[in-house]
Amino acid sequence: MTTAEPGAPTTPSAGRRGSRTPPPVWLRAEPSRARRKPPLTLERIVDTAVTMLDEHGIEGLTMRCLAQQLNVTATALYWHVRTKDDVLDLAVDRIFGDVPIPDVSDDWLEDIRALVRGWRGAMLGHPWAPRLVGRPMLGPNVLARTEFLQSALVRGGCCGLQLAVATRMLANYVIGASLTEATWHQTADPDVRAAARDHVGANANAYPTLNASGHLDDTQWDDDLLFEEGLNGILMTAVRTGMPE
Amino acid sequence: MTTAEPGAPTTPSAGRRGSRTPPPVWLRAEPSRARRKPPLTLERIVDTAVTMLDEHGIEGLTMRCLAQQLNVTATALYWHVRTKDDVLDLAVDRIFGDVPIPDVSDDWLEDIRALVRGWRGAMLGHPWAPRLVGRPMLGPNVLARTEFLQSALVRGGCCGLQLAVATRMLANYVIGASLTEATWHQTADPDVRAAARDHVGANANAYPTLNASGHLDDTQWDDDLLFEEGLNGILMTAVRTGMPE
DNA sequence: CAACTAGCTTACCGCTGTTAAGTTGCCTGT
DNA sequence: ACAGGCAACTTAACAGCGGTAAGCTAGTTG
Repeated sequence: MTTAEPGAPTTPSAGRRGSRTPPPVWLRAEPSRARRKPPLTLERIVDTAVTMLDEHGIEGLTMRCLAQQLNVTATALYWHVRTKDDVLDLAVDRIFGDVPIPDVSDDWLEDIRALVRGWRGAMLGHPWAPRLVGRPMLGPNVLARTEFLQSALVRGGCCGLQLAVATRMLANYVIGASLTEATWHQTADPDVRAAARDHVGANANAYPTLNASGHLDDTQWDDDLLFEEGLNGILMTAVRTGMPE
Repeated sequence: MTTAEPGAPTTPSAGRRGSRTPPPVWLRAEPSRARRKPPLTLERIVDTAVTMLDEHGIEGLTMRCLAQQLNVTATALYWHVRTKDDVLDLAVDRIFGDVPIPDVSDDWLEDIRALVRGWRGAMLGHPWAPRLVGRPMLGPNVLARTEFLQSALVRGGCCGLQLAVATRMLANYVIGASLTEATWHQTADPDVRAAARDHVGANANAYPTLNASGHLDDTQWDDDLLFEEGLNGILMTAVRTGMPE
């Protein structure tokens, strides 16, 4: 799959004009320019990068593999992109575009819940993404979601310090949750998980509470439930301090 | 600084025994074995790694530089460590050892505050650390802090679902806060920050709330204050749902 | 004194991100 | 109609990376 694709001519100069069996003109979609393979664009690069990140993880993405997937040499990418980090930044913002921005409703709390759920869902759907949050997230999709979140808080009556606090609480909570959950899920090897549980179990005297609560036990509580409960707690804080209504 | 160190002989066989000005025997600490350069140990490797990470950031740490700092070839490290990731994991757990575990007091809320403050402080003191949270954190130092945190919650009356929720809320919050703050601080270039503000300011119609609230304005609110307020909010949730006392 | 081995070194591998210098083909001005 | 220019890509190459295999060496042990 990733090896040489026979359909792509490695010597593009051959067979261009002197092609045998010239197809009737009306069968070619466009006569002069656009019948060639789809041109390399930033969008296509980022799309392919996201796909490859989904399939092979964060260290499975190299500029050469990415280029090969696009039937292009690696250096061609650098015409559209300055560094690999640019690709990663664009990929992160791209998947944020999949986070649905709810329609503004009367229930600002539910609006926030919907957005934050989608946020977490996008991150868990692309488990490589949370690890890339450690770079400035200033893409338009990220900013648009943050804008919606904060505007919903304003609708709820938050302002000033309370608004800043609530915004950060929500963002930090969803980022932390996505990161930890994705990390744990990415540890796909059940042996590693079992070893972790066993290690804590073996040192039960050092970690009595963790043991009793089953902190590393996946089957104990549902992640979605825990996230939702925590989200409710944060939102109640926002309600109380923001607008006592 | 990173280039050849003149004091370190590159040919260790020369000048070992045939040293001029032989020091009096009683000045050498130990006669036979340990007078050699301190042996390479896991502890020394991790210590040096943390120092280099602090100085040169996460991509400034390479196995070769790390080895050179220890007056050793790169491959020597692989006798003590399996991969570079091992070094990073150990480095993260190492700095968690600097997070002070408070003495158990009557005020479990204040105990949690103290631990979480120290947690965040350690992360911000080593801004490379939050980005490495995206690996399973199962080191003894990390587990010990988590144990203390959860045991404090139990002392506060949390149990069952509430305990799991509160634990995750706290962990997620401090992880998210550390990550975002470290990210922003690491964007040391004030031009980049200014550009970010300007970009949001220029698209004021797209991001009206972010603009009005000064979400990207560092001078607007103190990070410590925002963190503390958010922490109080989370703890109040824990108090309400855990033990209504 | 010979054998063994922990602990390090030398040599090397394939791969990485990235730059510099061509090359090709379409578009435009005249 | 044709020269020139430029966008978009290729070929070639570089230094450096993490990691492996094999060789050496000094200290310990039988």
